[in-house]
Amino acid sequence: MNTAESIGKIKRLLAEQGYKLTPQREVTLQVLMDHKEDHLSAEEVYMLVKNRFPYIGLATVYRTLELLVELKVIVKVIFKDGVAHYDWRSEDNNHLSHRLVCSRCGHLHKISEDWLLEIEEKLYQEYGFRVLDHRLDFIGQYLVCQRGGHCQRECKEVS
Amino acid sequence: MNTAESIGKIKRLLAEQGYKLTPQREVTLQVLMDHKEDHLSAEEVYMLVKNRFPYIGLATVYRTLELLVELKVIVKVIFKDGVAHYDWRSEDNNHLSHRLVCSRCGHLHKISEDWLLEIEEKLYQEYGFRVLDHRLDFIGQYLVCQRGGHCQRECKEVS
DNA sequence: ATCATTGCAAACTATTTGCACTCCG
DNA sequence: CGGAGTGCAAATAGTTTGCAATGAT
Repeated sequence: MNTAESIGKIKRLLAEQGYKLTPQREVTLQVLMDHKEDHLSAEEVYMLVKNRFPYIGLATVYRTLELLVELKVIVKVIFKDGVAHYDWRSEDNNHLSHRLVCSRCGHLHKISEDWLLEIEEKLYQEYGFRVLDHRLDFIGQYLVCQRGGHCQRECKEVS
Repeated sequence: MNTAESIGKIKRLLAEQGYKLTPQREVTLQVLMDHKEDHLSAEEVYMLVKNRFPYIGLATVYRTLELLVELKVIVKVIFKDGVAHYDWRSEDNNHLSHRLVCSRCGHLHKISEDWLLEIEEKLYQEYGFRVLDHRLDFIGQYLVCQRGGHCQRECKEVS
C-alpha cells in the first residue's frame, strides 16, 4: 500500500471516531510512515515533523501520537530508560501470534498484538541479534478457572 | 533460603564489589524480600521502608535499588506508564529460559534473564490470566552472521 | 456558531544529581 | 584522616494539561 492510500485509510479511521486529519496530523503520519522500520521517540518525531512543518508544537505531536496509538496505527513501546518510542504497526503481521494456554482447561487464546518490540530492540542493541520471527506461549490459568467450577465456559468467554 | 541467610549472602556480594551493607540498604532489602511476589515501584518501596526506618531519603532508595539491579538481586521492569517497578530475582528460575535461534547457522543461545514480567503483569490485569510458565524463542540472525563468512565461530563467541 | 484542534507556557512526575555532612575503619 | 554513604533540595527530562486563539464546516 502506498502513502496516499494509507493516509486516506487513516483519514477514514479518524473520521469514524469524529477526528479530523489536520495538516499537523498528516505530516506526523508521513514522518512515521517514512520510518516504519525505526522506533522513533516523541522528540525524534517532533524534530522530523518540524523540518516539514516548522510551526508545530511538541504537545501536538504527543497528542497525535497518543491518538494514533488509540487507533492502533502505531504502537507505543517504553524502552529501558523510560522513554517512549513509537513503531508503525504492520497490518499483515508475519510474526506468529502470542498464545495463552490454560493449564486447567486447555483453552487456547491467541493474541495478535506484538508485545516483543521492546525486547527485540534490546536483543539488537545488546546482542547484535536481528529478530525475524518469534514464538511466545504463556502457560497458566485464568482466574475464573482457578476459582473452579464452570471452567470451559468461562474460559471461552474470555477469548 | 531464609531471610538471614539471604541477607548474609547479599552482604558478601556487596563486599566483593567494595560496597557496604548499611542499615538503609538492609531495610530496603528486607522490604523487597517480604514482597518477592510483587512488583513494587520505587515510591512504594520508599513508603514501606519508611515504616521501618523513617529517616531515609527517597534518593537513597533509588540508589539502593540501582545497586541491587547491578548486583542482579532484583530486576527493573518499566511498566506501560513509564514507571519503574522492581522484582525480586529468584535464583532457581523455574521458567524456561528465552532462546535466540540463529536462522543462518542454527546456533542456539539461552538467556536466563526473565524479560516477560511486564507482559505477565499485563496479562494478569487485562486478561485475568495468571502465568505459571512461558516459552519464548526468537528466530533471527546475528549481525556477524548476516555479514557472512565465519558464521559458526562468530556465533559461538556471542553466547 | 460550534466544536475540535492548536501552540504556548506552566505544571507534573519520576528520577537523578550536587553538596555538605556523617560515620566507620 | 579518607572515602563510602546519606539526606536534602534543586535540577532534569519526558510528558501532560490549562487556556486562549484558531479554523473548518
